[in-house]
Amino acid sequence: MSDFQEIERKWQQRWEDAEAFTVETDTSATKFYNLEMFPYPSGYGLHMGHIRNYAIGDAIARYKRLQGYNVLYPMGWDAFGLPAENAAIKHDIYPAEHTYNAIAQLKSSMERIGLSYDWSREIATCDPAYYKWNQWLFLQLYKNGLIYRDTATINWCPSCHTVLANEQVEQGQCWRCDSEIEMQKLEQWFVKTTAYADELVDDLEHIDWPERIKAMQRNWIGRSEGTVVIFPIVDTAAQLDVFTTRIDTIFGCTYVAIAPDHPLIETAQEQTDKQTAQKIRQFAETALKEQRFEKETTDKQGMFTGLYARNPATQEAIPIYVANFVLGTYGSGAIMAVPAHDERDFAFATAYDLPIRQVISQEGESQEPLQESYTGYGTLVQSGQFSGQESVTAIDTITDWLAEQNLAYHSVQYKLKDWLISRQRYWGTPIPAIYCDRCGIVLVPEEQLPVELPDDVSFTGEGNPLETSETFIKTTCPHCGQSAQRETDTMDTFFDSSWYFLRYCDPHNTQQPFDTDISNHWLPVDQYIGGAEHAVMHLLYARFFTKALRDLGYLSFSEPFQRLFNQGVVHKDGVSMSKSKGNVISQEHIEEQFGIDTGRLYLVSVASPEKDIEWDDSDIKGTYRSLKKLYSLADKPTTHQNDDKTLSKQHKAIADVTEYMEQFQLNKAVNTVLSFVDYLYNLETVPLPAAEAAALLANPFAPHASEELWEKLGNTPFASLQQWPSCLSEYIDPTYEAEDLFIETVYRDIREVSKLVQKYSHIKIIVAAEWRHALYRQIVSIGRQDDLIQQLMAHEQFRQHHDFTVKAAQRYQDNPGAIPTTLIGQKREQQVLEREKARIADTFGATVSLCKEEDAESKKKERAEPMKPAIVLR
RNA sequence: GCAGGGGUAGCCAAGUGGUCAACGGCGCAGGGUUUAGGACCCUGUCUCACAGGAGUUCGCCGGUUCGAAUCCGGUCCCCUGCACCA
Repeated sequence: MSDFQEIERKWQQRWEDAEAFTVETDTSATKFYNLEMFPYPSGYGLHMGHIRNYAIGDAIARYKRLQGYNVLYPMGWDAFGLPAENAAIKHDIYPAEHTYNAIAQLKSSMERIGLSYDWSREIATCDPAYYKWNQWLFLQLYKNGLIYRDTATINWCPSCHTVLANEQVEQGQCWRCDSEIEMQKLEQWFVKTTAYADELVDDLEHIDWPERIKAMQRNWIGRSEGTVVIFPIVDTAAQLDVFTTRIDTIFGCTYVAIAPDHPLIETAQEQTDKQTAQKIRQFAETALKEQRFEKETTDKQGMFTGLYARNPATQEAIPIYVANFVLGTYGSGAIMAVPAHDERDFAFATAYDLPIRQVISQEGESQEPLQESYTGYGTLVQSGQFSGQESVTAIDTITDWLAEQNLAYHSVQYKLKDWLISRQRYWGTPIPAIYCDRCGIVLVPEEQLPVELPDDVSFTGEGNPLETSETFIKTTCPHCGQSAQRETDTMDTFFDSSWYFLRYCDPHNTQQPFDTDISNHWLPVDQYIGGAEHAVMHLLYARFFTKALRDLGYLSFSEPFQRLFNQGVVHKDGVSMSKSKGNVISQEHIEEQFGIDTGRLYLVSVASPEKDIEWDDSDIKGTYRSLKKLYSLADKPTTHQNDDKTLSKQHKAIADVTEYMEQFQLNKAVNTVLSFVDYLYNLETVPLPAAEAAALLANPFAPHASEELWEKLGNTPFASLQQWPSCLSEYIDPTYEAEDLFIETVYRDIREVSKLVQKYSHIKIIVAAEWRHALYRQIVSIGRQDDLIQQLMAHEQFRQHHDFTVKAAQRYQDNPGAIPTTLIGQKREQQVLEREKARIADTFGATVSLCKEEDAESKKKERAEPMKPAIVLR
């Protein structure tokens, strides 16, 4: 055990004993809800990928806590799921036992990282006290029509022995085990996510999420606006509805195509001779299979149905084809084909010798015959009374024209399908339903909840284990009291995770899943952290739940996660770190070698948190050195007097770290802290206030070292519960009597300086030479130019040492509201200098003399020596 | 195809109009210290120059600007997600 490891254990124990991070709901405090996606307790130890994730979340929580926010930072377990059940089958251990063992292990690992969770709010979804409320919510959603039972063609995973939601099928394969999905027709439970399709798309505008995730959700929901056109079928009373986004091309529609499972195929078979009907049926069946089992038809094929439709715009009779690439699951399962203006239709028309009629032209006149399709917009040609119109506007005018004849209407289509939540497995929340021979499907009354998972089941690997439990299945109908059977399907575990963030706010409530007022106080989550793999699963379902619960009156907000962050993955040897790939660096290894703080620092500092990183054994040694310096600050001689340079370094570090934290640039924040530590480490004697500031600045990233240093410097624990160090104006004691305050920090903090000048007029403020031009720039930009500039210009040194650009000044003058972007250049050509000199003089009415710095002092030397005060304001 | 994100020195990686020859880390080189090995500390690390300094760089080509890694247009390449979506 390394020394560091010993120190770390000590502080972890002290935090726990003191319940340092327990938080109370306090509606008068400013809240911050910081949340990491709760993990599935797998039973494996943590590796660097996990630790990076937690280190990032903890850094944010600690930072906000130090800033005085009332921080809710809970942790719990997404404890239901297949692996536990598979372990039961394989190793003859009950899923509950397996899961609770894994939770104990994971929790202890987390504690050894020093994460500042409020463990009093811990939850596990496999706890009946939790899943009772899954069932309760199920009932509420059911009552309000948001859960229903339906027969549908669904995705079946033969390896997991269960159905899956669309979101859990990736390229035709199971998201967990990569088995090929089979299609089956079954009666199942669905959640009506489509009821909120519009809002789920629109509200993406209002949340601070990575563009990538938003794009994925938009794409998944797949909203598409267009027109449904009605094609009457020739010689029958039937009609064919077709959805299109390009109604402007309707005059060029020379055939229509329907999906292989379209109901019109039956009509077609009735209308024709036996042989043809047989052929059509065969074609449709083959095509349908192809659609279900293959990703994409390689070969676009079709067959004439014998039916004709009347193009409502041209009144022509056009053939109806059945085609293998038309999907029954989207739109109305039929397309209007415009070969001249759609690539696929063009190829199809060419292959089947169908007419190609140009109706849009870029030149404004017809160019037939076309060599290829043109899919853009342009001017309509050969389009009756609409010829000459721009196709973009024709989308509306043609829709209106057809709508007047009841042949079209505006329509919105979605790719999103309702969420199938039935699972034919044991280790999940039992769906609270009962099948009664007399009453049909009856839901379990609220007062009988929870429906608990039984123990008397056998895990054979065949079928749903719940079906083996006599005690579970046999029940009585709540309606008629006759014997009845329980539903043996359980809920998709994503149901559990769709509202867990609400439970944390009020985790021990036995009367309801959560208290409305308390949830409204804490939510939405201010910072949510997790992997991008949940983009269209958990993140979509949780948004749906929030909106649904809002409309049921339980919540008064619409989005659960205001800000979302996706951390990058940790790679080793080019692939992501994972147990199954055998390339993990374990938590234990890092703890023993360097202490966990080193690991945390390294993982947070090595790159921007959203980027993937490549683990490098030798990289971490650099971080280890830095951490040692931090620890060793406690052993250096200290002084109570802070010197000007250190003070200025300190303020700059505080300002920078704060800014970086706000921008979620944790890597830069860490690097700033470490270089400040490095600076202090190189001093003979360390000013106490500076060392204390360093201890606090390091707290979010290396909390153990922070506490240790803080205590050794003579303070009372805990550093973790102190006030974040403030910079400049707040920091300075109004009675501060030092002669000069040396300010380097003004670069980023000129606003602070102005405040300071106003507040403490007795303090002389000195600006370092290197920063003067930046100061000048910022002064101009905040509109305090008049007095400050005058003072600056009055100062001999200021005038002498700098060359000015004047564009900025001029722009500022032309447009006083604008922020000038410009100022000084050191290597200016002489004539430019002269021009600028004149401008400056003009603009500010000051005399400017420009000198090149001919003196021999090298740049290096200048940097090595403490900077000389250059300007005195007041 | 649609959508999102990238291309910076040997490697990783900061850097969104002037404090940029470009933070930091790794690697490499020299020195110190210690040493069984290692670990640690300092210095250097685009090119030329003893140095002051000079030259040439941020995928490629153009443009805007007094000034571009940074802004604009074009182009090449890479990654990620969705993909028969009418």
